[in-house]
Amino acid sequence: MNSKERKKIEEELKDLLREKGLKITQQRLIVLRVLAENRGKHLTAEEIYRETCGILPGIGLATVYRTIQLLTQLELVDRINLDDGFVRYEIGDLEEKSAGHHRHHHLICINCGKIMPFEHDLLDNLECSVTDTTGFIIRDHEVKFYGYCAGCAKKLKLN
Amino acid sequence: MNSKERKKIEEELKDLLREKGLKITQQRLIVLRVLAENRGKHLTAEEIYRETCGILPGIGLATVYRTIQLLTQLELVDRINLDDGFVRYEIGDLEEKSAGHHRHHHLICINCGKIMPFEHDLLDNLECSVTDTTGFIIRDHEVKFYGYCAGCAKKLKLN
DNA sequence: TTTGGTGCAAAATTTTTGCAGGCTA
DNA sequence: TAGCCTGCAAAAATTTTGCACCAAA
Repeated sequence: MNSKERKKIEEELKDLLREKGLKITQQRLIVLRVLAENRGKHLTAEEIYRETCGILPGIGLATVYRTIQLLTQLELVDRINLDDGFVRYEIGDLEEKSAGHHRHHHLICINCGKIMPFEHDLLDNLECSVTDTTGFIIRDHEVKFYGYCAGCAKKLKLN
Repeated sequence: MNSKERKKIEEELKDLLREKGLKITQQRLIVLRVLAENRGKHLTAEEIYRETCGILPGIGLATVYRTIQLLTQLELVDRINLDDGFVRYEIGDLEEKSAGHHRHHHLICINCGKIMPFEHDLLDNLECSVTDTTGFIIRDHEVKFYGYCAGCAKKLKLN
């Protein structure tokens, strides 16, 4: 994420905080910045904490937890669970959001652990079809595919 | 799940245990039975423990955890994470498995909390398309749709 | 009899909460 | 200044592990 995008999401956070009568604090800006600088890395709470410590030594782990929770509620950050025992967090995409899409999806390599995002139009069809057959109105989704990434598939001669 | 199906999955477990030189114990059969009797209920470890206590008082929580882990490894049980802070477990479907499908998907109502399973062919198309474009070879998947079930949608006049 | 399994309790992990003091608006 | 926010430490909650005893094969 470049500095212009970072600035934009920072303004977004400030606006949201003001709107709700909450305070703009160093800690909140720093946690957001760490997530912005690590887009696509899927950090755990502990990892976010370690990063923020480098910027603001003395910040408390509890504050990090509280801030992550807040950012998730404000829909600036997505919570991801890769079933490896850790809850992970990733900054949302403003473009994606304004285009009406919700969170993107993940390909998780069960050999090397690499996590790749992907977007797909076919999912829209799937959603329509689900609503048609069940009457269920979809607001958000989470899709995870577990398997072998192209590199590992080649190495393991799976194709 | 009827008694014939329960018997079948119990035999499946016994075969798998023998195959691996593991022992067939009361505890293992009981945990499997509890999961079989609560198909579609998505029980937490604690809930499974409470149920097993009714059948075999004195069973240890640690044993329940160890057994769930074993059953998951044997692919008789699926682990589900609904992001509500609990890891849940559900018995797998032998038919589904032998038909080459992997675990099914969940519609989660964000109003009443109801969880509905669904199967869909469109997902196969999606998988093929993902593999074609990225080279990622899919072995398993997990799909969750969050939204409003038909009942809640009606009540809330969302449609 | 041998080996793996169980129950218990303690430990390890991750996350939340209470509270006194500090900072934002 | 008023009230929200923070850091710290303790507590909670969930899951794992060590160990002595027990049970299946």
